[in-house]
Amino acid sequence: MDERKKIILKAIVDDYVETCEPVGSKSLVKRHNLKYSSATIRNEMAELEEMGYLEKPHTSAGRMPSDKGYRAYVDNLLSLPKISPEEAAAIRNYLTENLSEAKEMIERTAEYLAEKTNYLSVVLSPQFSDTSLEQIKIMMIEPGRAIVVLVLSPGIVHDRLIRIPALIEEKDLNEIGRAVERCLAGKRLDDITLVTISSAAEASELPEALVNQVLYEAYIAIKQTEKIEVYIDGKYQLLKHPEFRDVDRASRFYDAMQQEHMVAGYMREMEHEEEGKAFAECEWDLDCLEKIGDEPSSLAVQQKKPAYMVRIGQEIALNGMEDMSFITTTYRIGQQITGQIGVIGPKRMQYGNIISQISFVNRALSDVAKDHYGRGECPAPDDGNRKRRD
Amino acid sequence: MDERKKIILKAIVDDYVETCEPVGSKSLVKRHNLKYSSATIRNEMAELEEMGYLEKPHTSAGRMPSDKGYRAYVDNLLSLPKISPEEAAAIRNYLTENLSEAKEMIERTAEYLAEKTNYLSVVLSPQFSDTSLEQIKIMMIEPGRAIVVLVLSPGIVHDRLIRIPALIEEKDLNEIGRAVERCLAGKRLDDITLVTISSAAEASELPEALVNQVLYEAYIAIKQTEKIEVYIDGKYQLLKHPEFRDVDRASRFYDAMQQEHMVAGYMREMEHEEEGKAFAECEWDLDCLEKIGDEPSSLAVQQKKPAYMVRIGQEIALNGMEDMSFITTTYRIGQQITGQIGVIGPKRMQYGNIISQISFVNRALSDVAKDHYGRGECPAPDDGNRKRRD
DNA sequence: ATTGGCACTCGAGGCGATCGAGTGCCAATA
DNA sequence: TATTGGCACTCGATCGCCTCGAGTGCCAAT
Repeated sequence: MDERKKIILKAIVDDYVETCEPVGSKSLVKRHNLKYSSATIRNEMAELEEMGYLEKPHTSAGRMPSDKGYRAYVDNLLSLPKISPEEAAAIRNYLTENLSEAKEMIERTAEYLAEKTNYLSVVLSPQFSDTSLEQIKIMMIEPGRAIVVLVLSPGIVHDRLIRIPALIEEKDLNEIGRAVERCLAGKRLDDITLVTISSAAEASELPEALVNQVLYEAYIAIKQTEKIEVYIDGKYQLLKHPEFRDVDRASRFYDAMQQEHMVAGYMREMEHEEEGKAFAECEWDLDCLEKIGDEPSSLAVQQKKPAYMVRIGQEIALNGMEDMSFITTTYRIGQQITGQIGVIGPKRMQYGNIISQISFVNRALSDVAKDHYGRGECPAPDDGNRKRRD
Repeated sequence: MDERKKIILKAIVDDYVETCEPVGSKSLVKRHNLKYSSATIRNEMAELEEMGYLEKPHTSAGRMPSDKGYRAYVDNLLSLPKISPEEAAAIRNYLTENLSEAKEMIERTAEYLAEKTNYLSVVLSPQFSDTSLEQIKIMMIEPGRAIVVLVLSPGIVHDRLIRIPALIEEKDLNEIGRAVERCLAGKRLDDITLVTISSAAEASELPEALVNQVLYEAYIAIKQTEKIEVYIDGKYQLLKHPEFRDVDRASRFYDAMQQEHMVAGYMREMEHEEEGKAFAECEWDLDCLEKIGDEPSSLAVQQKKPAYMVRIGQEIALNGMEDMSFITTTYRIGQQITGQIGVIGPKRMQYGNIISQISFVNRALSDVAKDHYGRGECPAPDDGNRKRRD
């Protein structure tokens, strides 16, 4: 594909993305001050169509990009706008201000992206299955109730309230707790099963049934930690885009989105997708991100190759998403723990913009998450005049 | 309003709710086998229109109910379908099966209602501000981290991870914890302020700054407990209703819904709305609910007068909701703790159906919530083959 | 008080003409 | 040989016009 074709393709995609209307040769020349006549452009467009990059809704209409056209655009023709320092500061602030739970950070990531992009955002909570258990404590609250606290390897703490048989006394519970810790400490969460944990039962002199009840609850607490949560925001914003003028189409898409676990599963798969596929897995454009942060990010250095993935139209292996594009990226907490961030929008999407946004949000979240999930700094005491959200 | 007018009004509302099209005199006679001619009906309809119960989109069209018409229908003409025993069992099951957190119960309530009604559901988590604090414990996890556990008066447990200065040792922390408990135990959550809690600082010999940090975190944990969460489900289902063919209208409504705190605030206000207003605040139709549950609900006896409220169209004091109807009801955990359940749909709503559903869901949640929030029974150990949701 | 009948209204839907932005192709041109 | 101007053609969108039918209001007859 020669240079001129590239320019024309880019121009067409840009225009189409903006207007959502098939673009014709004449208007293209005018809008972009091309130094060729519309006839020339017409010839080129005809060739581009033959090559599969463009399509026409009907004979006498302008051209619009095909999936392949978008793909070429995303792979080769994209320019990524830079994120301004103000924006960079704004998002960090947004993610952490008055933060009360680590989870909430994920939720806010989704919120921020949805608002910023005007598309739909999906953020998955981090996957802890690969992480190993440093400590597990079971602490009595009152007869019949206790709390299980897990500390995962990079200092991530999870806890869960459990019910226990009311007969169990504090010292017995502590005994059980120690036994559980002995038998689980250092194990990967994923490797812990009901069988593993039940070997802790021997330690106690209590009736086995009682002990098992506690072990079972502890087990659930552990499995709960592995559960991936899905945060979706901006669903209905899509309605504002012209491709959703057709309510039925919107409705079909929403039905597909309803199956959050499918979407989540798909996103996780994308993470493990091998490189070198025909999908855009581009190296982070350091140029676009380097000078933005306040200070150089240690994480950005660690993760040599933060990547985003773009799936366009038919490439998305989810029913009901054939008309959409899906951009995903993987954030990291420390080295091993990962989670996904995604944006879904119509194929006619502002790819450059969204990729910049999602990439930067990724970095911000990765930076900030470690502090809030793991053994980060103590938050400033902040003399009490924080606003409470309710 | 004489009997015949009532019958006609009811028939019109029923038809209009079903078809979403203005109903004419002739088709009304046919569909309902009325024993009057269409001319008579026409006269009656003209009078009903003059009285304000009906309106016409244009001169030669059929009639549709006005807000006032719906109001009369809801207040006087409604018949509440009974909930079948199967359904009753199904919902209890849905709410509690494999339940892992109390919160999730609220979420599921929203899910269930949305799915069942095909409208939008809003459920607020219970409001604990009125409740008093039985216990508060601060327990060390590792240097720099601790957990705050609150027990509220009917045995409701909340907890929150906090960061503490890494210098503080376990025994000092315990000391502080005891001091906090002494100074807060028995107080209403609402009455606890930063000032109240800071009086616990004297007890310790540690530097005041360190202690204050802990107290502040404990304070946040308490305030966190009071935070009301809003669960909304079925948002996009509304798109399937013909009144939302117009995407802009849908979009406007969704913009309004985006302000969840407004909606939540409005729902809470409705709870405190005095009786005797012009709004439907009807006594629970015991007839419709009595024979359904498996066993008589102790709560149903306690709460003499579970009520639902219906706001129609302009009655809703929220921007962008002028075309909707909003049905709310208050669930209870024990005597004092309350939360809200609501359904929002087009004015052309299946009032009878929805009111039955929401009322029953209310009862189911009230019944079940106490066990899961408070000192309920231990859940069955359930031999480990529960399905895990992820 | 009820009814049949009649003139009238108005939105929906089908038809045809017009308009305009687009295309493909070809012969002329630099 | 690549580019361009010109021309005939296509097709969706829009507008006006007509008809159809389900509705109404009103009046005189029962």
